[in-house]
Amino acid sequence: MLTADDAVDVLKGYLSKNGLKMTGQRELVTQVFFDPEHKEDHPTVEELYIRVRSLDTKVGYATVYRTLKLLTECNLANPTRFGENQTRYEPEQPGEHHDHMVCTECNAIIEFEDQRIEELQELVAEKLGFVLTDHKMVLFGEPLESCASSGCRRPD
Amino acid sequence: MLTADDAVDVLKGYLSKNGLKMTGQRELVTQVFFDPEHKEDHPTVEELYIRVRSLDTKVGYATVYRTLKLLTECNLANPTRFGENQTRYEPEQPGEHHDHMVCTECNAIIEFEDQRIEELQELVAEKLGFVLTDHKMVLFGEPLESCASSGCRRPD
DNA sequence: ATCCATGCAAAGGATTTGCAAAGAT
DNA sequence: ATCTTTGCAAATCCTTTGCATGGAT
Repeated sequence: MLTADDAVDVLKGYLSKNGLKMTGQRELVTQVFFDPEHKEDHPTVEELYIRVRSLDTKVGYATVYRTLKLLTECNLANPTRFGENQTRYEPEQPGEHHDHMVCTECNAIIEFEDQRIEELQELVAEKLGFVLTDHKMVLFGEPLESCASSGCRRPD
Repeated sequence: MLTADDAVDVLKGYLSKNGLKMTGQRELVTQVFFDPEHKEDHPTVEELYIRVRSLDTKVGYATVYRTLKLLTECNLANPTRFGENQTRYEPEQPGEHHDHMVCTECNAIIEFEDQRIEELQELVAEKLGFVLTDHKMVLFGEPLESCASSGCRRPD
């Protein structure tokens, strides 16, 4: 399991390798993004900005955007659209991959992994003449029981 | 196979059922959207607007947006994001479903269908306590042969 | 000392909306 | 006649960028 500190280290490596600099803001954004308390969140830039702001009121919106772009470049963040008009980001665990199920009743985002689907995706890509480099899969569904009683958590 | 005229009929039904009105613009947009010559396209609003404009210079941008929203409501259009900052729409065939493979070299969008994946998606949803109502799956991959020689068609 | 990063505000691009005029039932 | 739709422009939302200042190596 990648801790927030590990993530900061990975970012540091990426930055120095590219002649860029580690800064207090970049570290703070990374720490907040990887905070285990929000592990299952899929925050928007705004949500992350608010969390960062509560720790340092001077950080600008653009810095959060720019840092998230950096984190994406070094595979620490994964941007995804869940049918809304804004990008959500989730912390990446190296070597792990999961897809998402969105509850049509309460918009909760539930993570899952299915190795059989992943394998089939590679096969399909190959049959089409490609080497699979990435994929996005989002399932939408109605909960069998009402959300109140089920595991759905309203993310916003 | 749903023809453009069939689509117009479906739209008419939807409109009258909802106290809305068929208009020349709505019919034109629908015809252009379902034009068999562009069957495999996944046009953006702008691309569609340009095609519509070439037939009737007086149609407004907003009308194309609004018509596409109506078509989506009656399941004649399916909006999807392919990692760009704009929505692409594809004509829907009732009872048919396909997913997409995007070429990372030339951005060609290739359609495919895989029944095994569809089945697994339903199983996964069920196991999570949902009835699958929709899904989006986009694969990204590098072409085994360079695009020039392979089946990739540059869509834009 | 030299570059890079920051914060702000302005710009950008996609999409939506308000409104007066035109159109459909 | 009534209510909807249209086209235009303005507004909105998310995201990116330019620039002067502050910060990291």
